[in-house]
Order: sequence, then structure tokens, then C-alpha cells
Amino acid sequence: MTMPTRLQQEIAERILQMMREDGLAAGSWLNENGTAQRLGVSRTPVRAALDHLARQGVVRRHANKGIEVITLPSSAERVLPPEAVDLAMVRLAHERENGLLPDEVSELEVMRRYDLGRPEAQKLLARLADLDMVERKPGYGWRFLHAPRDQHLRDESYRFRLAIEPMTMLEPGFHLEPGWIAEMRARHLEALQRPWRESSSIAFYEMNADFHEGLAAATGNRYFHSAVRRQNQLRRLSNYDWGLGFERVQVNCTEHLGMLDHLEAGENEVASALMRSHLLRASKLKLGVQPDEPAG
Amino acid sequence: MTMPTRLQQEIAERILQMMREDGLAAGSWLNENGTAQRLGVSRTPVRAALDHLARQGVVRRHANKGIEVITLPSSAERVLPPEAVDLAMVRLAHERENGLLPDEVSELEVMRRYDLGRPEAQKLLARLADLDMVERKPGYGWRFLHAPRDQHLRDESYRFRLAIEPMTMLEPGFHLEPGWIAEMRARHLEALQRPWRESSSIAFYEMNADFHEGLAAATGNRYFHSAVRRQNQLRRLSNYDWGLGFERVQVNCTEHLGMLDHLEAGENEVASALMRSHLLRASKLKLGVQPDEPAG
DNA sequence: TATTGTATTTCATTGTTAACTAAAACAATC
DNA sequence: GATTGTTTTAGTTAACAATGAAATACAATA
Repeated sequence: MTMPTRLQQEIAERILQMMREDGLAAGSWLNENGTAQRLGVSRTPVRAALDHLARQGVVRRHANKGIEVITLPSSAERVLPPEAVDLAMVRLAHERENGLLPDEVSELEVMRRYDLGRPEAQKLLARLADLDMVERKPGYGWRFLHAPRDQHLRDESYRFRLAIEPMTMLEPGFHLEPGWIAEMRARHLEALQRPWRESSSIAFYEMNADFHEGLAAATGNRYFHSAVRRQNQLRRLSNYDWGLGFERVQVNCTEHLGMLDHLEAGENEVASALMRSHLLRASKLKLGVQPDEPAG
Repeated sequence: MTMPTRLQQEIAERILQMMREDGLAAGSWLNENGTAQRLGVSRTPVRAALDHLARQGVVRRHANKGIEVITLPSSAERVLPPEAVDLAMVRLAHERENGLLPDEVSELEVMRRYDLGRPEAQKLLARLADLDMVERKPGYGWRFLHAPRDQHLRDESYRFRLAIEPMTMLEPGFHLEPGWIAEMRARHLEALQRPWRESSSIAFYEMNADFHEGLAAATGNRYFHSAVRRQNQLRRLSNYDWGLGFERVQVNCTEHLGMLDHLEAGENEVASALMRSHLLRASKLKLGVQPDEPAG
């Protein structure tokens, strides 16, 4: 009667998404085998997901005949509950920023503090290590690799991005889907029009991250892509809950839109130069009361 | 009576190294507290390491007085036995290259095939995932992200390095230790003089890797450093056991030595240009019978 | 007082088991 | 024959206990 596993939830979401993409109206039919194959997974979790959707009245099961679509729920954008590890990671980063964590922590301390099981705590620490935030001490424990609000670190990050990101759009295989450009433009325009609230900062950050990551993905070069993704993850940890003024949002969006225009026109060199100055400008912003800012 | 743990072995090594650096002659004295503090570790593993060294006759313990150095063993370069995970990782990569592994594997299969415990297999897979070699499948199992001998992948790697590595020496804080330059030069000269054998290829690869990683480390920018280190790890997996001709070694060493000269003279722009052409040339080398080559 | 010796505590790892999920094979039904 | 229903097998995860190592505190001794 429950919907326990993450995979099953994900698959339920993807089934809905699939129905929308295929334009399946009420009365259409699905089958377990096909969807399982299409989602690259076995029938078992698909069955569970369909059972769940049936319970919600989205579909109806017909014995030995198939699955009938009853209603197509509007894209409610039901967000999957974030995993405990993700939450703990953000909390940890936040506490660290605010000086609430010592320079060295043990696995057990992480378990206690964030109420995690051992495997989860290990996952968390491994991910932090991957982001170069912590390292294993020789004996027991982990050490943070930089001071809580490290201006220097921020500079390093920008220097690195400055080396990489302007190069993405000059890569041989660089190709942006027109649909991606359109969607990005729409999101940026909406961000410009929407009245600014502090609460928008997460959405704003994610839009930024998607922009930069999307460009990296468009190279078709996995190393560019994963380097940029890594930077995004890193910044996500420290920038999530910090506010910024509307002016910054405005400048940021305008610059992004400019890049999109030039990329659409095939003027990649221009876009590359814009990216360079975009990052340079963002890197030079002085830190105010806010310890950092997510622009870029 | 045994020397069980890795940490203790490492510490024994580092104590010897420390004694050499400090120029401790026979008859000098050590103390547990100091060395423990200096190595950033508690007294416990230091005691065990010293016990071991005492058993070997390197030092002698004097009750409540300290540790006397008896002989200073010449830098025998005792190599620590590589961890099971490392070995398995190389073996796995090798088998994969030779088409002996399917496109998808389960954790359990890795455990069986390489005779690993579960935690070790998990470590291995996590590391491969970190290198973008595999990814988790939606349900169970892992999927390799590229074909065994992927020319395209190699190109991507070079493109990425081409974006990063020539930038390292132009970074603001770039600083090479003179000692590092000297040591690197010596290693390269020796590689040029030593008669080439196939068995030298591992040492040659490691020299290359150290060269590139050392330059990245000299930026003081951890993102440059870890990006280059990641590339090295990746290439180590596929390039370890492949032979190459002496000509390539020669060209490679010569180019490296050229960069060292210019860096020593403070002509970083020249060195940067050399690095660019160095990577470009290496990337253009056609693959012969050997599936790849470690030059660069 | 500086040092090692010893004991205690905290911590991490490993191995084991149990619970449960996904995959795969097979059976049943329309 | 296509599809779901059911069973079996394989795989993964989480929880737990046991072992042993590292950190810490304390005692003993020169």
C-alpha cells in the first residue's frame, strides 16, 4: 500500500512524463513490458509504479489486457523528496560556513549530528572529498580543506572556470539543441519579470547552474561537462541560501541572454568572449554582508 | 610481531624519510611525541612503526628515555604494496579494454571476479564512477560509459587538457620549487639515457604523470590540480601496460625539458605555448597496434 | 619535566545476517 | 500471440556484532 523505494517513485514520474511526451489521451493503453524496456529497467519496479498510479486513479489495470489511461494529470512538477544525504550535505555545508563545525570531523560525528546511518555518512563524506572540500586524515577522521568563508577559494574557482567555460563553445562538436535555447531564454525572461524575493534565490541559482552546465554538455565532451558540473555542485553547497539584490539578477540574466543570442546566430567566438567577461565581472564582485554570491 | 596496518607502514616509511631529510646520523635521538605531532597522527601508530623499525635494527628503544638511531638505511625506495582495490582497478580496466567485460556489471560480479569484499568492490566502482568510466543503472548494476577502445574518448581527453594545462603556468600564483625542477630534469635526462625496455613503460608513464601534475599543483589552485590528477588517473588505467617506441620517449622528454628550461627562466608564456603544441602533437599521433600511447 | 609505558575510550572496518528489491523465468489468461 | 500474473533467483541495502586500531588520558620512570 506504500510507495517505498526511490526507484519506483522515479519511474512513476517518468511514466507520467512519457505519457505527456507521447500525447497519450485518456483511453490510451500502456503495457508493462514496453515501458519497462523503454525505461531500461525490469518489469518489477514498473509494476509497482503502475500500481501506485492506479491507486491514484491515473490509470486502471485490466487483467491480462493492459493498462488504460484514465486521466493525464497536468504536469504538477511533483518534486521527488530529496534524499537524506543531499539534505545533510546542504546542512553540513551551511553549518560549516557559519563556523559551527570544527576543522576536523569523524564519520561518527557526522552520523550523530545529521542523524544518518553509517553508509549514508560515508556517502556524504565521499562526495565532499570528491569536491575537494574534505580529505581523509592519516589515521581517523576527516579534515576540511579550507576555511569557512574562503575568499581565496572563490577566486580559484573562478580562475578555473575562466579557463574552461569560454572554451566550451569553441569545441569542435559543440551543438546546442534549439529547444534548449528556447527554454533557457524563457526561464531567464521570466526571472527578469518576476518580482524578486529572497525565496527565489534557490530557483535562480538552479537556473544559473543549468545554463552553465547545459553549455558544457553541448560540447559532447564529458570532461568539460563533468568539470562544470563539479563546480556547480560545489557552489550549490555554499551559495544556496544567500540572498542577492535584484540588480545582480538583472545583469546576470541579461548577460546570459546575450550569450544565447550569439550562440543561436552561430557567433560562438563572440559568445565565448562574453562568457569570459561574464565570469571576470562576477569574480570581481566584492563580497558584502553576504559571504558570496551565486552570479556567474 | 607483524606489521599489519597500512597506516603503520606508511608511517614507518615517513619516519625514515624524515630522518634522511633532517640528516640524522647514527646516535641521534627521536621521541614519539614529536614525531607523532609532526606526522599529524597519534602516538599509537608511531609506536607500532618504531617497534617495527627497532625489530629491523634501525633504531633502539631506551625505556623512558627515547629512541636511538642505530643506522640510517639508504633510501631503498621500499615501495608499499599496492592496495587490492588499485590492483583490481587496473585489472578491470585492462580486461575491459580487451573486451573481456560486458557493458554492464553488477557489484557482485566485480566482487567475484576480482576476489574483493563488498566494501572494496563498492570503493572500486565509486572510483570508476568518479572518473566517468561507469554509471549506476536505474535499478541494479553499473554500465560502462564508453566502448573499450574509444578513440573519441581519447580526443575528448586531449581537448580538455588542451583547455587546462597551458593555462596552469599563466595562473597568477604559479610557482615551481627549484628543487622540483631539478628533480624532474634529472628524471627526464635519465630516461633519455637509459636503454629503452618495454618494462620501463610504467616508470615512464609515472614520470609523465608527475610532470603534468606537478605543474598543475604549482598553480596553487586546487581545481586545476585535481582536474589534471583526474586525467592522470584515467589515463593510468588504460595506458599502463602499453609499450611505445623509444622515439616517442625521446620526443616527449625533449619537449618536457624545453618547458622546464623556459619555466626556470620565467618565460611562462613560452612554456605555455610549448605545452599547447606538446599536447596537440601527442593528440594527433595515430594509434598503431597499440591501442593508445601515454605520451603527453 | 620530558619521556615512554599502560589503560581506556572512541572510532572504523569487516563480516554476517536479514529484509527487501529488482531481474528473470515461467505460468496463466484473454 | 500479446499481455499480465506469479514464482524464482540474483542482487542490494541496512542493521548489527565483533574485531582491532587509533586517539586520548593517565601513570610511571629516568
